Amino acid sequence: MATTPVPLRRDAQRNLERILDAAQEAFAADGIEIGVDEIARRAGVGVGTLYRRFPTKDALIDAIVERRTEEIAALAAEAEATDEPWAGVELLLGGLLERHATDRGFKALIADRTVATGKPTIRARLRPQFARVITRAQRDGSLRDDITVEDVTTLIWGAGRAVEVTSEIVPDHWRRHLGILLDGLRAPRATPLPGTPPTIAQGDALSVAWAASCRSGR
Amino acid sequence: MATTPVPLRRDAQRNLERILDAAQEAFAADGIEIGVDEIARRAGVGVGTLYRRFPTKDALIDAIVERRTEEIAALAAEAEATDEPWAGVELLLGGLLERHATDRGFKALIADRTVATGKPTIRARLRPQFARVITRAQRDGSLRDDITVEDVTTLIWGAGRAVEVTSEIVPDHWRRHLGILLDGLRAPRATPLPGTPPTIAQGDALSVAWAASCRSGR
DNA sequence: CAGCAAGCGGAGCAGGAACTCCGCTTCGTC
DNA sequence: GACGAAGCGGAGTTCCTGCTCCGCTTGCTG
Repeated sequence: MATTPVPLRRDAQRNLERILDAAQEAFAADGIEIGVDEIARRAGVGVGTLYRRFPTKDALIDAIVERRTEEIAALAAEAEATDEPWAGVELLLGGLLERHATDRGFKALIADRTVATGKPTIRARLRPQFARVITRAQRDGSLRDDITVEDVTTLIWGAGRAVEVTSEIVPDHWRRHLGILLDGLRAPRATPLPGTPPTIAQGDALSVAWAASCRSGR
Repeated sequence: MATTPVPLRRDAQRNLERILDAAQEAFAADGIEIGVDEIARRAGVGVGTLYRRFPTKDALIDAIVERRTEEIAALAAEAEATDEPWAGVELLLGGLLERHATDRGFKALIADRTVATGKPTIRARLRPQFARVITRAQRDGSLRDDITVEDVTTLIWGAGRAVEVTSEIVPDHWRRHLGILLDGLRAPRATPLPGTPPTIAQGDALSVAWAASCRSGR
């Protein structure tokens, strides 16, 4: 059964939006470690109000993640639609790393919305799109074909973390980092990789573990 | 002038070693987030005793880092001495990532010993060695020559972070990650990189920033 | 416009982790 | 063996941050 069709009172609705806006800005500017009190202050609201809507800080983060997921989905859609399949790969990876470079909270935000659900729901939303970008470039022969989305995801996670730190000191360094990764991903150059890619189930588990490690990390 | 040539009492010396051993083990097994009380407990010592030797937790971490630096220096020396220069690159990067995969505290430990000194002292110790491994392979023509130690360091930082998380679920995944990185570093395959490598001064600053971000991360 | 449920806010609570303090113990010298 | 300095230990302090509680306020309905 659907829960509570009762709409929020107008002031409550306004405060809810203020909280979401303030949280999104605060996470981007100061990272996910920012305190709940500070978010409430910036929203012009008491912490009590915040906690009535979001029972935990994680729930608030989840809400922001959900909000921003569409932004990444749009990026992926754009990457699916490039003329050259390889350009799609560059666009997707570049777009993700650029966000890491300019948005301090992006790491934790992209991590996943696992807390509320216990399942990697964001991954479920985005993985098919990412997979299409990748397999398109593999069919085209531009992307090495011994890798899967899971391999690329791991690459991005790591690079994102490095980019997050370096971008404060050398803002454009991520472009070089990306360049090296892309060279490692190009097909004509591939040296056989050891082992096998993670399974999809392992990918789910990785996604959850990654999210956890990002969220505990202030 | 040299401070305090006064030697420690025998029991104090024994306790100091116990603390160092316990800390090293605890960091490796449980990560740097482990509490000071727990380290003291495992060392069979009171927290007071620990704090007499190490005025802050960071000082203790620094001491462990210093201890382990030689281990990495040895790895780098081995990498300088391989027959094939490229094998040295593989050995160095592989050795670093493998440690990330098996030692939960390695990230923070390798980060640097910046807190006590305020300067990237570990970097000062290891950078020349790393640079020799790299330039040797570049002269040889096996490693792309448009990169510097700073570029490689960033790559390792990011990969290390990813490896740390994935290795709990897919223990060998780091080998694939490394394989892709190595393909990105091979000379014959290089696509020109944008921008210029970080300067040495920027590299110092990056090292300090990276250390800080690793240490605040529990 | 009256009544009240829904909403508000922020002082305070809880718990976790780094660090301090000080009475007691032990080592090593004379 | 005795004495004092060095060392010990762990209960307690502090600080930080997520979260709760409850008396007051406000928007909505009849």
